[in-house]
Amino acid sequence: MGLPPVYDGKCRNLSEEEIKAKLESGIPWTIRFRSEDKEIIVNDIVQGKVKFDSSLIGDFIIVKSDGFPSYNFAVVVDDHLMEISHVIRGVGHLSNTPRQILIYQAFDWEEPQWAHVSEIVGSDHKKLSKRHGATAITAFRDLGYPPEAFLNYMALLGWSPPDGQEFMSLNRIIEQFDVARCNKSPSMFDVFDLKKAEGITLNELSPRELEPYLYEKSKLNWLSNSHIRAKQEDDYIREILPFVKASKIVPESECKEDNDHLRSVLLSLRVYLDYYLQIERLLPDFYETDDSKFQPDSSAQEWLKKDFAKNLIEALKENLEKVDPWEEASLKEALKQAGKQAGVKGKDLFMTARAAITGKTAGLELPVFLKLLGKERVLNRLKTY
RNA sequence: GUCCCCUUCGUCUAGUGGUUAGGACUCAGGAUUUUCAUUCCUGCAACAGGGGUUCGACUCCCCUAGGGGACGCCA
Repeated sequence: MGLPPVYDGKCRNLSEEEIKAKLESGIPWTIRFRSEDKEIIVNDIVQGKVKFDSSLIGDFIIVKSDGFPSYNFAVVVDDHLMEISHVIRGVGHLSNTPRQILIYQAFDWEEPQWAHVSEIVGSDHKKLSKRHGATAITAFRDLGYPPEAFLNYMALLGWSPPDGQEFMSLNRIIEQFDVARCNKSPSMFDVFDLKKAEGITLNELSPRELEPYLYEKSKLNWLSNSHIRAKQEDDYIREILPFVKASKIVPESECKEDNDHLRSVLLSLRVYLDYYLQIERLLPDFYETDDSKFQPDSSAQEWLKKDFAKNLIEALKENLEKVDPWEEASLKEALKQAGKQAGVKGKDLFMTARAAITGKTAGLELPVFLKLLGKERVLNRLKTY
């Protein structure tokens, strides 16, 4: 009634004889901590000084009827024996702390430094639930977020570095981190579009099924893209290769770190990647080998319908055929030549050529794409018109 | 019910009595890229509400509302 449930002290003051009698009668027993009424102050690095009234805690159990120590008793003994200096945990544990302090005091042991950090909530401001947010971090690994990118994002939830820099290497985070700069307020893990996921339990989805519900423009993606682009080339290749293999788009035999052609393709594409699994959507442009089935998409068709398209395509065939070192510079030159010949220039030239050869209206710089696709396949595609 | 904690742009946050309340992501617009992306520039956008204290409150105190957590022989 108006008070939290507290042990009523029924057996607090039993005499030796009474205790003996009860033990002999075989009824189950526990050991409780006898707590005096006093104010307990948790001196917390994050939360500040938080006061508790021990009368609201009462005599709590430290040894259970099965003979095992209760959690609060066990952690204190364990942490003390292991000489733990800092106890850092979620703020949910704050209210356990006074009990633990009572035990430290009873043993006359030195308390560790306490730090209770805020917890993370889902997009609905409720704590991470089954429905969303509680998704295993392995799902993010399997999607191909570089670990340091995910860590970077998580580090920024409830904490910020003194210099305000957000994109940080793992070493930088370690250098800058200080629990004292952690927030008390809960922060939101905001990478899923819950509107899209209406009625879906994200937690039960496989990484691939999860993908459509990720915000494309989340801060996580932005950070991840930055990390991917900042990598050493070799690291990038090594990390993405398993995803390339798994896609089965590139022949197994070509999935080698020292395959120059594959390397060039992957390096050109990396600016587009927020996570490695996305490479699956980009790879077919270069490895879908059957050019006879080549079909420009609808937006590309628009360009191909223009009256100058036919002439231009003929001119392209002619000029690209002659390109000898199949390099970006000479390809660009040939494109211009073809344009001059067909009397087409600027956007009309490049977009139509792009539509004809790539089948799309967006993508890599045209000369780069042509170089990577290779002479034979470019000409093959042009022959389909 | 009782106790504890939280509340700054949509999101992550800076901020510790005097700031045009700053940054980042998103979004909008522009520049560059003869495409998309990138990059760069500009812009939109916040102190939950109400009382105090003070010459002066986002900052300190109280109340309300909302949110979270804890009140086990679970960890």
